[in-house]
Amino acid sequence: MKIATWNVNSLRARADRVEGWLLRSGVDVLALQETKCRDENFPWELFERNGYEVAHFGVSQWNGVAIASRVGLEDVERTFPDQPAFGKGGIEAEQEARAIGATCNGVRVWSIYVPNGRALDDEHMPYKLEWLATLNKHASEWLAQDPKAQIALVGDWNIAPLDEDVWDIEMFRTEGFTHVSEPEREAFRAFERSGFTDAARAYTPGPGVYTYWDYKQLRFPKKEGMRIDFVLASPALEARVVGAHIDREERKGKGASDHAPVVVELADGA
DNA sequence: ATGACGCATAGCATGCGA
Repeated sequence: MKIATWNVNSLRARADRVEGWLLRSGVDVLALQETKCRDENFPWELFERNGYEVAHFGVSQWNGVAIASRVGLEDVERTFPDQPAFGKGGIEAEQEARAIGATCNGVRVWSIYVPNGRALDDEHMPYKLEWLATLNKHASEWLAQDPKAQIALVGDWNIAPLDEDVWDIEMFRTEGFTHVSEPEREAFRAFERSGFTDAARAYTPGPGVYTYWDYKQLRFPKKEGMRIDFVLASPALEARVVGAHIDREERKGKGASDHAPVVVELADGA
């Protein structure tokens, strides 16, 4: 069984590429982020005509997450419990479409799009950290209730956990960029302390291994990227991991997303 | 070559991304 995660940066703009990759890659479960559409505009038939069930959560042109599966799609949940909402300057907080969960062949999959902190001193940064802390609280509770639970927290985490996960850590530090700050990295490590493992890391060792390259400034051809998309696996799921890769071919050419898909292969099991 | 940002909107400028 293969599980993949991919921030597509608009599903409608990339429908042909996503369909082609879905067929070529042979993944059983595909978690998507940044569909950038509401349910009314979602290309349901793209998945259905290829044998995938699909669940989507999208409320505007921003964010949007989905899970497609050809091995079952049950108990769909939109937003995790107590998911923080972003409210600004007295405006009522809005619940954003950043998390959808479903059970696929015994694996509880969460497709997540972690908020962008924007800047270290921006009010989106505490929102990002609170969002992560709340998800981790629940994830650790799910494992406490069932230590054998097969849980995959997959998506665009908007954090580069290690120095080698960005092309120039000195520049990031000097400029005070987000994604590499200590509070963000600490929020990521908290998931590891809860028992979750970056399932792809061992099969895709760095340095210089990335999942995202900015459209600007020739970042892709210059191999200047960031590793920010992850499959975090619970212990029982991690025990089934037999391979992983980042499909950087999909970043090439006209009409590519700025993120590449991350694929994790699981042994039959349990 | 992979090549100098791209996507959304009831749009023609602006917000967002990381």
